[in-house]
Amino acid sequence: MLIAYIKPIFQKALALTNVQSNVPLIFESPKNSENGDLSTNIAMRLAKELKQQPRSIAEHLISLLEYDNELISKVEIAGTGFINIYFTEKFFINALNTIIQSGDQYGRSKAGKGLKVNVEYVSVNPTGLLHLGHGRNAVIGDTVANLFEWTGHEVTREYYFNNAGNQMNNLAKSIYARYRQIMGDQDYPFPEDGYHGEYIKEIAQELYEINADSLSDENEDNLIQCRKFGENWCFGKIKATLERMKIHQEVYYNEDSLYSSGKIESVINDLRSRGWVYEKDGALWLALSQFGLKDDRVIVKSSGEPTYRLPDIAYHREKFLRGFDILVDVFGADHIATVPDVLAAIAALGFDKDKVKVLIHQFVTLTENGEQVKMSKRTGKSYTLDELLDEVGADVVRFFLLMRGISTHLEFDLSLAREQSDKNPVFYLQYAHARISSVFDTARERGINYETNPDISILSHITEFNLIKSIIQFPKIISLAKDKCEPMILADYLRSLAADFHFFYHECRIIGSESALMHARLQLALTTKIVIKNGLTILGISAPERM
RNA sequence: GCGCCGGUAGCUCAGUUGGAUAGAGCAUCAGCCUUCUAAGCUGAGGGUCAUUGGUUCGAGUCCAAUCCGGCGUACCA
Repeated sequence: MLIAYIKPIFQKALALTNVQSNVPLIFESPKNSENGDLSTNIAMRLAKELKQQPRSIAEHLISLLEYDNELISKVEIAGTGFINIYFTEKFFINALNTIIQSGDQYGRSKAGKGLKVNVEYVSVNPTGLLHLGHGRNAVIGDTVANLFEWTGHEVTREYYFNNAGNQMNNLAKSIYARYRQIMGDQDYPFPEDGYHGEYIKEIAQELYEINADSLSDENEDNLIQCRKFGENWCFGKIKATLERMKIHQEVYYNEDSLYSSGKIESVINDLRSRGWVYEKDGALWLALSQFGLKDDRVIVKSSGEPTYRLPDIAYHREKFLRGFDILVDVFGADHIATVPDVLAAIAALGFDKDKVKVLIHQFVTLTENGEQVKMSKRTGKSYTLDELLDEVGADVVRFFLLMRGISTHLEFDLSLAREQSDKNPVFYLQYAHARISSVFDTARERGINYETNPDISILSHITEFNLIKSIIQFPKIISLAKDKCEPMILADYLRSLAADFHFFYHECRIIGSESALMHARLQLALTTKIVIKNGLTILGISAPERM
């Protein structure tokens, strides 16, 4: 909002100097508020090109600025050549008034112009339960999808899965072995690379309760029964867990359909006709080295089966053909190897690979009292997401998984997450929201008629203006978080906004102040409440009225 | 070996296309509730930004090398 006002003024002044330069005009908010509301280093950056002193360039530039004295109080040179801009209280009051007009839609924009975005996340095959790492993937994908929605994109949330192939047979064999063991066949061998989790026993138990001994013959049909039952069981659990995390995906894309609909074949033909594949040792190779990659890779094995790369390529091609303008993939760090291959292949097929945004998040470790938690009694593997949700709830899980940057290793502190107190950062945000609600409850109890459009120009306290300055950043923060696909930016902002509110609340009485001032402050509180609520909604976290 | 991610306060992490005195939470210590929710607020201490060199008006940020940690590196998915 500040930049939108000041930038054209500087551009106009720069034009008057007749300086032709590629140096970008950048404004930033100084860390120290004594250095103004905005600052630009343009004079320093021009100094080299113009071979003049930064300060004299700055001086000249400032003399050419034409601005409204009612909105900007001063523009001055500081340090070695920064130009610092100070806005007036009136400017901020005007800005707040504009925000009030947009009501609870504040923060939404149409910047995306309805571009179609596909966000693919979770994408776990139905062979097991979700654990903490999947949770991070899920929450990042969901929040990024929300960010695209709030910035005016048309978003499809998609889950890509494979219920065919070896891993599913493996699941079937694992279930079957447990089933036989339940039947009393204690020594029935468990497959060597089977799924060892306790949940397999649960599945087998349920299967047994339904079918009793009727599946005892070790034949193809009975294995298929096990597979089907296991798939449904796992998918049911996965979806239920996602539901608890408030995650709803509208498209479940089955990898198998790529084969049955001939899309695998068609991508091979496409690559072949463009000359990017060749045969060697009985296998089909993709000539990735022609795209600057180190090695060529096999896409169809000599056995005739495709490697995992091929369906991945076909799937991405398919997403483009379905008409998406932007593809977002959310992967864990262990999937990184396939990314360059797929992107290169997509480019080879004539699509713009810059439209694919691959978000790779690092791993999550769970700690308790400073020690790593590895084992869980239930699964024998790692804490499941469900167990975590049981313990601390969806709001805490989501926030903890979002409050760190995607590319950094995340330590999930279970002791802190369990803490229902001031130590827990989630409650700090939610408390600010509840506190505002409570002010309005009190107002209602005392029969105060809240004015819908009070005169807010009466506001003058420093904490009031700090809060306003924070509030007007909101759209910029959303847009930044969306551009970088980094939910942490929003989580961080909300924390500092909540802090600004708490400072204000501490310093300024709302109810009990003189009437005009009280109404202005109520309006300020209400606007803050909307921002916190909208911000938490994007993060998928509830904004309680009472705590 | 090669590739990707990371190394910033005791701990967990921010640090906006290179900017002014490197920040937050937790932990530690000292304060603030007869008044709208103390899940709050105020203050203090705490740093070789892994190491070394380079680029420039200016480096936590860019470049190079080295060290440490994580994850990859199949005709497995």
